[in-house]
Amino acid sequence: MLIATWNVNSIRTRLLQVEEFLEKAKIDLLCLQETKVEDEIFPKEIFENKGFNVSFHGQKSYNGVAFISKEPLTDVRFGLQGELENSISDKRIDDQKRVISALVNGLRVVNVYVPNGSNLESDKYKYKIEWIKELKKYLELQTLREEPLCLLGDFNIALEDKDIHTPERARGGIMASNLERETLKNLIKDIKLEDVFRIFEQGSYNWSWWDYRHSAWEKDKGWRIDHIYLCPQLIKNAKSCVINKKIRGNEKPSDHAPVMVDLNWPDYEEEDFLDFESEL
DNA sequence: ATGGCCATTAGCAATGGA
Repeated sequence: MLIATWNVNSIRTRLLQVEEFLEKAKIDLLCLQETKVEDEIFPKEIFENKGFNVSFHGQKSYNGVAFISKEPLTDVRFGLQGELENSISDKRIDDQKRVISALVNGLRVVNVYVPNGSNLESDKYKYKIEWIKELKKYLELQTLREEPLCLLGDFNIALEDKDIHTPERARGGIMASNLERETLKNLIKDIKLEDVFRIFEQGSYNWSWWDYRHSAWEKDKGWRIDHIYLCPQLIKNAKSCVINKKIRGNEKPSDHAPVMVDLNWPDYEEEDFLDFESEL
């Protein structure tokens, strides 16, 4: 099963690129961020007419997340409120449409668009930190259901210096400050998740986002801020995880490239099968 | 170069993104 996450920076502007990506990369489940469109006018027919199932949680101009899936999407949950059932500390935190979750092939996929935070002095930065803490509470409730968990999306945080083209300039600033790094790392540790990209690739110069400005793409000056996290059970079944850098070179590209993980799923008994074979 | 790009908006200037 091939799962991809992609911040498209407007689904309507990127519509043809999304269609082409789905087809050429043979994606089973595409998780989108920054769709920037209200639910009433989400272009769902384009995908449904090709046999895909579509779920979305959007708003005008900003934010917005969506699933496009070959397999049915069930038990779809919208926003942090969808899991917290009124336990959310401040309901305004959910005004921005940044979370959608669904069961696909028995897999729980939580698709998030973490706030950017603007700068360290901004109220938006406080919101970013609080939002990640609420996401952790949400995931703590989610894990009670004992579904195999995949958390993915645009996290707007580079976890390590090697995830930034020029760390000595960026360190301490937005997307690279200690507080936001530690807040996200704390979530990952406590929910027992793992950054699957780093299972396969340890090196720097693996970016998922390149600024539109300063010819960042041409100079290959990017950041790795789009992540796929898996629970231990799914980590065992990961076959590969790659960033589809080519997509960033499209005409009129999004500033993000898709990240893709290939899972032995739902055929996850392969390990047992290999054990059986070795006994022969 | 902490300005230089891109997307959106009852829209031609302002705001947000990262």
